[in-house]
Amino acid sequence: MPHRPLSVAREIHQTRPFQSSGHETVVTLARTAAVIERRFAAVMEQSALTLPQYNVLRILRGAGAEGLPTLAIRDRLVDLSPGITRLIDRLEAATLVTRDRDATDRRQVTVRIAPAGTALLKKLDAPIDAAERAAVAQLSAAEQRTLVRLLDLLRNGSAVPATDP
Amino acid sequence: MPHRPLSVAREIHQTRPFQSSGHETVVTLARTAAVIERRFAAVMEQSALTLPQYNVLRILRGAGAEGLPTLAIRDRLVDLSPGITRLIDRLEAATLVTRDRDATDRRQVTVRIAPAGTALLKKLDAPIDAAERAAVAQLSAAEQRTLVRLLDLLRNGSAVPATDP
DNA sequence: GTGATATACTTGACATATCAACTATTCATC
DNA sequence: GATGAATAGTTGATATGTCAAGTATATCAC
Repeated sequence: MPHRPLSVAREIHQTRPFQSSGHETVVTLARTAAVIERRFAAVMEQSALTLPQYNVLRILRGAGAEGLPTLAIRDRLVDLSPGITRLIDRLEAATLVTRDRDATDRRQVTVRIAPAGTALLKKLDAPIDAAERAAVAQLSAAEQRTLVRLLDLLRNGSAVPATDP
Repeated sequence: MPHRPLSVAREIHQTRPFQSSGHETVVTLARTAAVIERRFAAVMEQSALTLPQYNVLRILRGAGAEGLPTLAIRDRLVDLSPGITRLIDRLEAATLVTRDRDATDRRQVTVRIAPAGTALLKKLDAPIDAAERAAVAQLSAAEQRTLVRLLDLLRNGSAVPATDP
C-alpha cells in the first residue's frame, strides 16, 4: 500500500470503511472543497470582503467598464439566484460597485466595479494567488490536469468535443 | 486532445483561459462540490430534512445507542462549531434525536438518534445510495481511487503512513 | 394593439456557516 | 481545596444559499 495523506475516513474518526466507493468519493469531495474554501476565506480576513463577495468583484473586474447584468453574474458563480441581489446590495453599500438600470431593457440592472472595488482587489491579488499556489503545491502539473479532468467528469458525464483549438 | 466534458472555464462563460493552473483547480473543485451537493439536496426534498441534518442523523445512527457528545458530531462534519447546536435544536424539535446532559461530565450533552430518526433514515437510504452511485457513474473504480487520492493530497499535503493494516 | 407568457430581478422566510463573547464545568497546580 | 486555565456547549449577530411568491418590463400570438 502506498503512503497517503490522512484519509477522510480517518479524519472523521470513522472506524468502518466506507459502505461504497461512491460514498467515499462524494464525502471526500465535499470535505476537501470545504477545507480549501476555508483557507481562502481566511485570506479574505485582511479585507472586509467575504469570499463570495470577492468572487463577484473579480468577475466584475473581468467584465470591465461594460459591467454585467445581475443574473449574468449569478451564472458565473456557484450559487443560484436570489442571494445575488443581496450580496450586490452590500457591495453597493460599500461603494465597491455601482448599479444602473439598463436603458434599453429596463428589467436589467447593470453592475460595474467601482474604483474602490478595483483598488481593493488589487491588494488581494497577491495573497490570493499565493493561496492558490499553496493549495495545489502538493500536486504535480499532471496531477492537477488529472484532477480537473476527473472533476469535470463528475460534474457532467456526457462527453463533448474538446474545447481546445 | 481527448474529448472531455464541459470545462468550468466554458461553463462559467469565461473567454480567457485561467490565469494559473492553481486557479483552475481550485475553482473547478469548488464548483464541482457545489453541483454535486445540490444533487443530494434535491434527493432530500422528499423528506423534511436538509442535507446537513441528514448527515448528522447518519452519524448518530452510526454511533448507535451510546450516542455522541455535541462536539464529537461536529468533528465528523464539514463545518465548525456553533451551528451544530442550532441544527440539533431542530432535530430535537422534530423528535428525531434526544439530548441528555452527561452524568459524569456535566459539560457534555449526549445526543442520540430517536426511533423516528431511524425510521426516516431508513426511507432515505436507497435514494441516497442511488444518488451516490449515479454521481460517480462516469468514473471507473480506478478513476475514483485516483480522485480520492488527489483530493486527500489537496486537503492535506504531508505524507503519513498508510492507514491500512 | 391587447392579453398571455416569459424574463429579470426583488423580497420574505428559513437553515446554515462563521465569528465573538458568554456560561457552566472540569482539570491542574500550588 | 481555592484559583486559574482549559473544555463543552450556547447565544447573538451577520452573510450566504435556497425556495416561494411578487413586481416590473418585454415579447409573442392573435
